[in-house]
Amino acid sequence: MSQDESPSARLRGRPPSPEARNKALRTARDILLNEGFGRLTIEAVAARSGVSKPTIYRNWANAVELAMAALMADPATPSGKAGENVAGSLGSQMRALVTAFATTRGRQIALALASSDPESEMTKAFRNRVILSSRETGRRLVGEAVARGEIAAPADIETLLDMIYAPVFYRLLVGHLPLDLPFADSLVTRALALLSQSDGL
Amino acid sequence: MSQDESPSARLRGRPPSPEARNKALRTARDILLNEGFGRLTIEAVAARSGVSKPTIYRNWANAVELAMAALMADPATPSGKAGENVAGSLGSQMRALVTAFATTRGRQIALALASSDPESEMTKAFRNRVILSSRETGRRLVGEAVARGEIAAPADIETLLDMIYAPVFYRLLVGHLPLDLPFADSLVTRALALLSQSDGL
Amino acid sequence: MSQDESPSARLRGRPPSPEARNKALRTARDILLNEGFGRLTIEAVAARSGVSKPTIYRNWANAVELAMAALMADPATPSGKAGENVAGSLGSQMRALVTAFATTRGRQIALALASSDPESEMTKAFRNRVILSSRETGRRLVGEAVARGEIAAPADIETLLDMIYAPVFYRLLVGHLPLDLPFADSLVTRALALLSQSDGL
Amino acid sequence: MSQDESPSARLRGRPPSPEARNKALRTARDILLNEGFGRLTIEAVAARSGVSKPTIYRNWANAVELAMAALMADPATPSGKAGENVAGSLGSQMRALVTAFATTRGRQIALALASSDPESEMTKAFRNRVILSSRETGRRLVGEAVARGEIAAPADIETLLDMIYAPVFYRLLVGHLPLDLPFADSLVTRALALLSQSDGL
DNA sequence: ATATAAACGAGACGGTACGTCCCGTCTTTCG
DNA sequence: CGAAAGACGGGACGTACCGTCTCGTTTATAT
Repeated sequence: MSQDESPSARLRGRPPSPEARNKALRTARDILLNEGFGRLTIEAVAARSGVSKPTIYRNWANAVELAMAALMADPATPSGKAGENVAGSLGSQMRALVTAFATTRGRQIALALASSDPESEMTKAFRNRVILSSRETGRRLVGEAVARGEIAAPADIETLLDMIYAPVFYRLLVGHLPLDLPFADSLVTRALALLSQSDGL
Repeated sequence: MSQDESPSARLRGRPPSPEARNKALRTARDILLNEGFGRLTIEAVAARSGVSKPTIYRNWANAVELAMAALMADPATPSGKAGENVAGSLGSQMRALVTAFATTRGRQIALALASSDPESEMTKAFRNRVILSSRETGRRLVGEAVARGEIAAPADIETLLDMIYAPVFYRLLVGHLPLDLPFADSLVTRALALLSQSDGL
Repeated sequence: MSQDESPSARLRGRPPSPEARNKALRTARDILLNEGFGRLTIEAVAARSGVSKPTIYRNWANAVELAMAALMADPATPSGKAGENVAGSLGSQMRALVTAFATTRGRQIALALASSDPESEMTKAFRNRVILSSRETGRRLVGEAVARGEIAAPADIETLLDMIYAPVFYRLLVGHLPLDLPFADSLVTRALALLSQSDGL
Repeated sequence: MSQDESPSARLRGRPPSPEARNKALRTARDILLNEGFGRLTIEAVAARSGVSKPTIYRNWANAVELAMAALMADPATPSGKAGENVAGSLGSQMRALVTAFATTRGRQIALALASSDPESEMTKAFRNRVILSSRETGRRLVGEAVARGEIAAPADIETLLDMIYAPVFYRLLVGHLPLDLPFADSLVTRALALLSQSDGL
């Protein structure tokens, strides 16, 4: 039933070339970081990478999806190491997160998300892998702390996670105040206050 | 300097017509709400409004600024009435805010902000009037509560305000979870917990 | 030269399939007659016929040659039956010719010729088999009449043949006047006048 | 009523620039004569002329129409001077015509006609001004000879004109025999034979 | 009244990029 | 080992908007 799907999926014809894909992605990434989201055009990627426009369109539906793919391929999202307690692990994650976002790349990520078709599969993958991954890490860290008996299980974990991770995104995009390490620390302090308080509720 | 500047600055020639301005703004608003941010082009606004392209460019530098102007002209941002206590006033503001943002217009606002040149004067005005106005209202509500002796003055008010208002924007833009009234209530509950706790710290 | 060439000529490997050739030709013919010369692309023929592009390219150098091959394979050029006198045989040939050309296919023939590389072997074959075949038939009919003593041998037979057959092609391509049976008759009348006059000259 | 149409046809807006039109036409003509019809692309004309693609498309619907316009603008079609008798005037016209067509430009004209949409206004203008103009001149020359009493009025003038002018076009396009001065002379001889014979009929 | 001048609509301009089509070639697997 | 399948680089297509620039017209203040 299920095991004959993958192995015998013998593809006829010339297989897609990973080389072309990768050249396009690398070029897109370079443009994104050096010139910004508004300059990332299919035309430019084709011209600089040597990959033809039709081939690019065979792989991604438009420039936004290519941008998201390039940002996803970029190994730069902090994954959050397990620490001995919530304060430590959350703190180090948040500091890494703020550092990662307070760059050109951070703003490009936000722009890509904002410009994307919210229903597209690529957008959903991007959201999960890039925007929400640190939020999920946060959920894991809290879960571990609960398991260790360090804190009680919070009642409305989703709202809590939003309150912790949304401000990073907010400062990045709105730009009313700096996205720096003092802010990260202040955020973690407040997050811990919420967590220690959210017992039975 | 000289006396003919401000008072008698009687301009020669035909004065700018507020009619043209308003027609363009109304058309922009309609396109924004019915077809989305991506379809708001100067060309389309000129064609539908009967206002010529040069006239539009005389008033706004580009399509994004026109969009922001149209969204600012729209009388839909909740201003937050003064209540008898923080819980009540914050609650009613947040419910109004969530209601206002959970619409097509909300998403267009986010898109406009994300696509804008962050240094432009129009962008700054838009930020202050549309994105940050509820945050400022929140600052006022907290200040009043402190004045009433209801709560202690929080140490890191900026981080607190971000934690309260960023999640609305975050859910709107990221779309991972619904932006609804239960969320508004949950958010207010947690905000109050933070406020009641943020004494001297 | 060596004995293994012609007689045993056992070709190694899979032999070229006449099926593929014929499917491509039939599909090309259909496109030519139903959608016109401009829509006859290798891509389209490959897609509809099930014959792959490389196979088509193995048989014909480009779309124009495929078109000419398809038009040549079409059994529709009138061959001109021998009559008892020039008037009769020429008349019936010209009526058949006009009828054959006054169709979609006639126009496609002219387009194919005009678009072709005039030096290509395929073009030369096409010219001889499709465009000039009736002219050659005309030459034979005149020769037979001379042999019968019906008319004298004309001095400048080539110019004469052009004057008789060129107008059909001319009306087809230029389209200034209809290509119909009255025209065929008028043409034959004038041709006979020329022939009866072209004695010693 | 009628006299206020043309003069007061006050055009609003920026007037089309004849400069742009002419630059495009000149460039198209150059490509046509030096590189052939197949290399005349809008892209190439835009690149070489400095006129933008949209402007080219505002003036001509596609490359074929641009080609026809360029060929029409070219002052190279022989107009046929009035001679003292039909033999002379027809002879000099035909010699000029053959000379004019036996060039690169001649073949480009034929190609342009063959590739064009036969219903387009541009195609009709092209036909009348370029392909049929010598035929119309021939009609005039014959008419003048009749008026002078030199020959009788032929019965089927349309067929006659086709027989005289079609062979030039035919040899040009089919290429089976050379398009040279001996051919021109031979053609005129036969034409005169037809004309002198076509009395009452 | 009559200049004078600014803002207006209309619309063409040079540009950039779009997304698509088709070309002719190349690479892989199947019969 | 030829045929089918199908991805590839390349080039041109025709379109959409951009932001700028004449034009001729309209509407106001300043003479």
